[in-house]
Amino acid sequence: MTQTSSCNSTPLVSLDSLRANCASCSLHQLCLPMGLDETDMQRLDQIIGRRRRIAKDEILYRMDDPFNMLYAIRFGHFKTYQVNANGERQITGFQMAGELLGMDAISTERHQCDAMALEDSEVCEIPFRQLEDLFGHIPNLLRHFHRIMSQEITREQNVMLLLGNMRAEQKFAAFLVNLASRYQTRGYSSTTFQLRMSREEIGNYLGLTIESISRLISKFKKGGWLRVSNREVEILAPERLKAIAAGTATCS
Amino acid sequence: MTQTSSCNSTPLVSLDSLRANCASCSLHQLCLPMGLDETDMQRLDQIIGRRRRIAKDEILYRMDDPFNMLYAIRFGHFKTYQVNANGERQITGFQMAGELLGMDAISTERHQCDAMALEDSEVCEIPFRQLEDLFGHIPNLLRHFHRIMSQEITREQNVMLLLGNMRAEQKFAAFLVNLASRYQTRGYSSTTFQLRMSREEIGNYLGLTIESISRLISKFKKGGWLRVSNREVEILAPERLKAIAAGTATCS
DNA sequence: CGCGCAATTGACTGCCCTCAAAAAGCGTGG
DNA sequence: CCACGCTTTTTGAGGGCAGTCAATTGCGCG
Repeated sequence: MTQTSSCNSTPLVSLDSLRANCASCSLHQLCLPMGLDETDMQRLDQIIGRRRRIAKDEILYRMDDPFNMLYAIRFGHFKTYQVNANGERQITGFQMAGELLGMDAISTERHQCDAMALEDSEVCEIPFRQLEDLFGHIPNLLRHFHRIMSQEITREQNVMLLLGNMRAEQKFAAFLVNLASRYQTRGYSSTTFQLRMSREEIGNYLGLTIESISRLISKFKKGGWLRVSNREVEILAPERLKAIAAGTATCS
Repeated sequence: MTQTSSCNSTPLVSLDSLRANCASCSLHQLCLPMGLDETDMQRLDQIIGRRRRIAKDEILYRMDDPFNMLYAIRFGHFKTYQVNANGERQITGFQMAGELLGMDAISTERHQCDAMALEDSEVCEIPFRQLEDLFGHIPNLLRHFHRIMSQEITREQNVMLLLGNMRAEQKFAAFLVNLASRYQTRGYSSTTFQLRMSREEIGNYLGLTIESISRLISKFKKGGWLRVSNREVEILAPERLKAIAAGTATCS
């Protein structure tokens, strides 16, 4: 919290360390600079404003906030959610390191949802105007940006499939399988990980109640597919979970 | 069907009329060329391959098809749907004139869903490779393309809200209100229009059964908010429907 | 007119929600 | 260390919304 320097005291950290440096970031194979050579990566670094820490439960941006930045998650987890006329919320996604936040705001120049940190997190601020200027000079960057937006469209289509078509146990299995695969991509265990979100948040995301989630966990435990203690999860039968998620098997 | 000319016979129509011409298209204020000046629009015209007719129930592209083109709908309606491991379908959207199809394929270079014409329709083929080349020369085109992709992300988030959070009557009201507003944008009546999709397709899209849709129509009719005869719809109480969609009123 | 398909309506079922209470974590302070 | 209060999670009982199944009606078309 005291890492920023005031005007007349010795800086506790160098200013450079607050600036982004894609080349040295462990996520550059996953994040926006994917596939760029060293010089292009440096040009991208030059426009990336600063790293910003977001404490647990803090809000990165709110619906209707004017849009200036995209945010690349360096570490930590976020949730994005929409709020309807009644103040009810629907979580539209959980985001983790290497993923980009804010793309839904490009169209209207205002954010279309809230983004909240699920734990203490850090993001790189990417000024979108300057990023657009770079697109003209780095075709590879533009191409990868399109892939990222397209991927987000596909991700949301999969959630629509989940919400519209699946029964409760299938939804929950699909949720776990999805998390597992994303942790694997990031070099973490795909069978043992911590849930960063509460039961309530899982339920909201999946269109279920907290009680249903709790009952599903108990059912999966009894079935022997899963071990859960608080937010610590161990997947004991990944293939079985995948089959349940695909709808080719049930719990019974 | 016989509009294309063979090599040694007199063309039935000129080749030019098969080529796109954004400037003379009534949708250019809505579609990809939005905001371009005349010269830029001509450059866009030059890369747009041809217009292609798609008959009712015909498939424009299938999941896993290699991606080469985006498609701009000139007239007609489409549905896009995903197919899961069991062959069950989830309709992810209904698209109409001026909207762009195929953006979900950019990421993997393969289409992620099927697109089927709901009626006899026509699309402009937009070769994506060549469109990318144009982006470097027409910044306004690139900027608008990003707005379109972002809009698609927002649209899907709204469907997630609908599928995850709403009760049946709210879903159906939201569906009607959405259609009405899109027809209004296109200069058609927002209160009287034809449903291009069957009850079954509406139900699939909304995560409901065909019987539920039928009951909802009856309920809305009895309430006096709606007049329906086959696929002909007249919205009698738009404000009431909006209130139901927003969740600030119910049918009872 | 008769056929086939789509839509409507009714009766019943079941999945998941709601309500309620108990149990388990977790931080705070004695 | 335990007691305490607060929040989160678990578990149970019961109800309701939407699904399932089945029969009927309506519509387009040869």
